[in-house]
Amino acid sequence: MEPAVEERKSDIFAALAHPNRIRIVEFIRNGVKCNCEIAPALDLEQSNLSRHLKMLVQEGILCSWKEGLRVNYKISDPRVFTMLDLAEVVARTDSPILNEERNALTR
Amino acid sequence: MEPAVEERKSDIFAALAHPNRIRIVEFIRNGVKCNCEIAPALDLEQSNLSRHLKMLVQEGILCSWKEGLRVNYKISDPRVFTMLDLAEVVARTDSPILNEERNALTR
DNA sequence: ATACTCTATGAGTGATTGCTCATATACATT
DNA sequence: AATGTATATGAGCAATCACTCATAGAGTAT
Repeated sequence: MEPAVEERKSDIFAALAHPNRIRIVEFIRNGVKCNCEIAPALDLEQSNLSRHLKMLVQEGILCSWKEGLRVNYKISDPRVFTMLDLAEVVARTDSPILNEERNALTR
Repeated sequence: MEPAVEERKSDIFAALAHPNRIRIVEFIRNGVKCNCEIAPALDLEQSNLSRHLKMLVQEGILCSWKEGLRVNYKISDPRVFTMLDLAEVVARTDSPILNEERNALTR
């Protein structure tokens, strides 16, 4: 595997490595949303949201298109949801305590 | 969903949001490895690797146990591999150009 | 053209990250 | 006890990140 692949992969993870970007993606989960709907719903400052959205688009998590003044966003690949769901499961099941128990079993 | 959940999820992604940590996890994919095996294989400085491993353990991606002088590591949840594989697919399929094509279709 | 609305971006800030060197700690061997 | 080996951590540094304020740009409506 050439070095560039790990970077592309880590960039995908980096795009999702912020609670507000997780919230944004979850909010768009059920349909197309525009910037001006997301900001009040998630209580995010306009320019801040704009930059988060830009990052998500650049990494291919979201895709966007203009519609008059608005910019609409939708998820570009539903497999992102699988990643989110897996992260939740992994986050739930793994804790230092469980970790030690697991180690005790495999030692 | 309480706010803490998004943070736990984004922390999982943050743990994988670095090319060297991707390489570490991929390297351990096929079995238990210790610090002193990983460092030369991936050409990582000892203290740097130690910190990366610590982060991966803290987030529950890896679990670790001592064996004499060595510290062994293994993947604590195989679903992490699914996340890695999905990230690769998403990284492959999504590009600004494809993005525009997709937008054109859904507009 | 003017005013209005929505989004993007430059500039500045404080916080965090990734790295390295040096040193400390933990365990093993003699 | 003294030496050697593997890992962890403190300190310091440059780079990046997340955020905010102010402003620019793009489109709409009058």
